[in-house]
Amino acid sequence: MADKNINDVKNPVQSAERIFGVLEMLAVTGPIGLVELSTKLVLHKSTVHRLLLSLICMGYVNQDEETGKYMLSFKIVELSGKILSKVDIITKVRPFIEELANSCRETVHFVQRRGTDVFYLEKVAPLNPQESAIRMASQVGFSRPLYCSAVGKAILAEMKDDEIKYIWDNSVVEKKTEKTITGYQELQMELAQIREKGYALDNEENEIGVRCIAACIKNHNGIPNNAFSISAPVGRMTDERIAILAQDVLKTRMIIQKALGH
Amino acid sequence: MADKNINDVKNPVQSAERIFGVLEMLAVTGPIGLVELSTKLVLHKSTVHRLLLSLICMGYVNQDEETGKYMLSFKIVELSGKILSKVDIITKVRPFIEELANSCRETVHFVQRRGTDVFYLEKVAPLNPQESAIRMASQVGFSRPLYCSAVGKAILAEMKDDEIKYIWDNSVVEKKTEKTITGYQELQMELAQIREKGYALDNEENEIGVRCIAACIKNHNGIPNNAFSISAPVGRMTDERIAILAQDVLKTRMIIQKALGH
DNA sequence: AACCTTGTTTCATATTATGAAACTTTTTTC
DNA sequence: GAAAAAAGTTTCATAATATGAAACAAGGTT
Repeated sequence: MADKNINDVKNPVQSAERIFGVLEMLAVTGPIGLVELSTKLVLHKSTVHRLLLSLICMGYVNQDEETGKYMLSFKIVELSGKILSKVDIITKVRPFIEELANSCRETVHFVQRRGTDVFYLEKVAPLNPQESAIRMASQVGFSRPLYCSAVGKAILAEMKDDEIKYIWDNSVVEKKTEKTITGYQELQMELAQIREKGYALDNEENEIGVRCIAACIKNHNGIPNNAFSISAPVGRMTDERIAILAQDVLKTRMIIQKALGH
Repeated sequence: MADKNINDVKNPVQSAERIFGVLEMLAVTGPIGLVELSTKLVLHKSTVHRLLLSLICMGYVNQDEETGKYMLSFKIVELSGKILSKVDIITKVRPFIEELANSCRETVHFVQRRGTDVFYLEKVAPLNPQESAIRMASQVGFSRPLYCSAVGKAILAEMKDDEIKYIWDNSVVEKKTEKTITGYQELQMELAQIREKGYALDNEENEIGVRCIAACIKNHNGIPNNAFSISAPVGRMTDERIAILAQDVLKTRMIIQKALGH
């Protein structure tokens, strides 16, 4: 993932560094007491207390009346909603994503590249009681490495060789399942295949039991910044069905590119 | 809405106040230049510049390479995802919400009370191409006053009289449509009806063309903190269909309360 | 009842943020 | 295409702010 202060540039505002540290820690821990929090952050409890008061004052944090523990309010969720509502690629693409989910009756994701990862911007789940397995796996606001997801590989396949190499070198390659690609050569061959077919597959490389089909979407400069995928349990994702769904994916990609006008 | 520094208590950390001011402003404006931003915030451009550098350093802000404008990254969305994934009422209730959306083929929302508002925690939209009208109207992360939504009224109906009065007095009552309730007496009569029937209706009180049916959910202390609703365009929400859907809503409420074990 | 842990407040001090000004770069105007 | 204006960035002395030790308060535990 590798954020934690891009570069090691010193933060020009110390208290900003600290207060966002508190915020991010709270997002990870959930409700927590002052001493435990200050221990985790390696900050004086007096300092953390003051920062918490500030966050409470701004509406980002609440203190549980009964337990005294501090926790995040939904103000961040609210901000997130405002941010997403301004991302116009989502509103432009959503109808087609929904159409695809509707016609194939499977979960469809829409992602955006962010450094070495893909970031999940939108999920459309079909109302199909059988497949609750997939439903929980991925959510808006989460991210995955490019190299081990169908959406990621679809994007990679359209990038220049040196960019691909750079991303590979800066990714933490991890064998998530026995099928995860962990060699650069292997990835290159895979990408060549994707270029040929026009779509990418994730054959249980990320999570056992889940297969995906993805295609990328280029922006007005021809840069592959987005992608979408169909995800389904292996049981419903046979090779025969992949052949069919792949056609839907390719068709949807074409329609979206045309709708975007580039 | 009325946040903006709960009470008028002075923020104990000035730079926190300012840096979150920058963050919130960026969420509203979208990409924006330094001078315009500092003018809006009534802060020296040098100060705003330093705060922006700090936000960039922490990964919350990006600067557009071409235009030089500053904008929020998706880090807030990521935090929001983490927060929501920890709200266990959502995971507990989701299956039943989905089941309801599935059986009635309409959009279902799940909300939580927050002061004088309801806050939208989850939306399940059926894959039904006809009804794109509703789909966009409400989203996770947004909020509405209690008094003018079905979910809000369902919650209010279960509250004590003095609490209802308090909320009414602290709500900004606004005639959103010609059917919006704007009198306290009128609201009280409406709430009495809701108590009798067990469910609440929004008959185009919030938005012309949209009707909703809602029921509230009580927590382990018997406090009505959550609610869910079915929303649909008037065309599909005839009085006859309301009678049918109301039964689904009541049944779902019962199942959820039982599943929550209180 | 004494002791420990957690949470809160105070305050002198040192550190940090501030913003004016200088400077650079980009855009606009004539 | 030169001059002017606007936007963006950097520097630095100074004023203001954040800091954390210490004292205090409130629950909890032995």
